[in-house]
Amino acid sequence: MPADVTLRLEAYLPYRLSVASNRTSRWVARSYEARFGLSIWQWRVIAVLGGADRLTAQALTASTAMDKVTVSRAVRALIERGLVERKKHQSDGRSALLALTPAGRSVYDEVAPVALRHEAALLDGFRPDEIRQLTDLLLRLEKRAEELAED
Amino acid sequence: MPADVTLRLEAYLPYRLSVASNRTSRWVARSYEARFGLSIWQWRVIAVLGGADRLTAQALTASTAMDKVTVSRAVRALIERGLVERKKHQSDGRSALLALTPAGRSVYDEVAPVALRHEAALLDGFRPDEIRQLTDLLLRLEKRAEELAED
DNA sequence: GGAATTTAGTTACATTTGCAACTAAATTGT
DNA sequence: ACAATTTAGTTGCAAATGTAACTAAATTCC
Repeated sequence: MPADVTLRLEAYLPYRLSVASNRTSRWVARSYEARFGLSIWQWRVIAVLGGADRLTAQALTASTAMDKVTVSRAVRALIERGLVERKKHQSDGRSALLALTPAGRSVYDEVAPVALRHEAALLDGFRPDEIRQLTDLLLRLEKRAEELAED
Repeated sequence: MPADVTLRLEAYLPYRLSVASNRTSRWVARSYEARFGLSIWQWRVIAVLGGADRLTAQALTASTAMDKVTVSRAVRALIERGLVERKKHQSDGRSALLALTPAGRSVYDEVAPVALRHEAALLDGFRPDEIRQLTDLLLRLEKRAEELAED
């Protein structure tokens, strides 16, 4: 077997991705948990709701890449904490519109800058073009994995 | 708040990483599970043992980036399936040396090419320099996250 | 208009995970 | 040499997760 087609875990892309993702999320997650008592999923919901007035859970699953059960649980917890409110959807009785409460909004206003500082800290030492490149490559990879999964 | 320091989840790096990693591992994991009955962790252990004669569990945790509990469980399952064997370590009574059995070796010989084909399929459409760049950026990011986590 | 199907969201259950506590052996320090 | 600490690995238990089954509303299609 030629050397360059040998399997070496440390150079195996899905492995590298997984390690990179786990390390960064673990670090970031600890901080949200410690400072705000938010899980990663709760935080994602807040992040998306913070940038949009009112959304259905369906729209949330689409823009957070979480599945509907995960969204449902995160939303329930946030409602219990008074950070999110649910309003009946007038034209579709199955779904409801979700929005941040004033309390939720103020958590968002606090969390968002922290999140951005985290990102900046992670990317300290990366050039802007490298960051663009990384994001671009990741998006292409996601798209590719999505396509492949459809078989 | 200026537009370019606004939090947008879809451009948030830890999020992108998480989505990219989850999609690729999910795809890859399904295949290992379906074709070989191996979890991702079992597969990692096999991959590393396939490239090294005999290792301690400790060495496995280091080179798989899994924690020791995860390694312990994966190894146990592999031993139960007869793919890995444990030999007493002569000089250190706490640990044992792990190695693939002949059956384990033949699973490795089957799985490794499949893994490489998966990777190639994912990276179809990427130029070699892009792949190098991606790996490099991921490694730097991992290192950075590791440093940051140490506080 | 009404049965059949699809879609939104929740609940229930089994599996996985992650952390802490534990056992046992090795190492360190005196 | 022997108590105290560290290291290797396992086990137990609580919490997180994923899958499938479910309820209820909307849509499709005769």
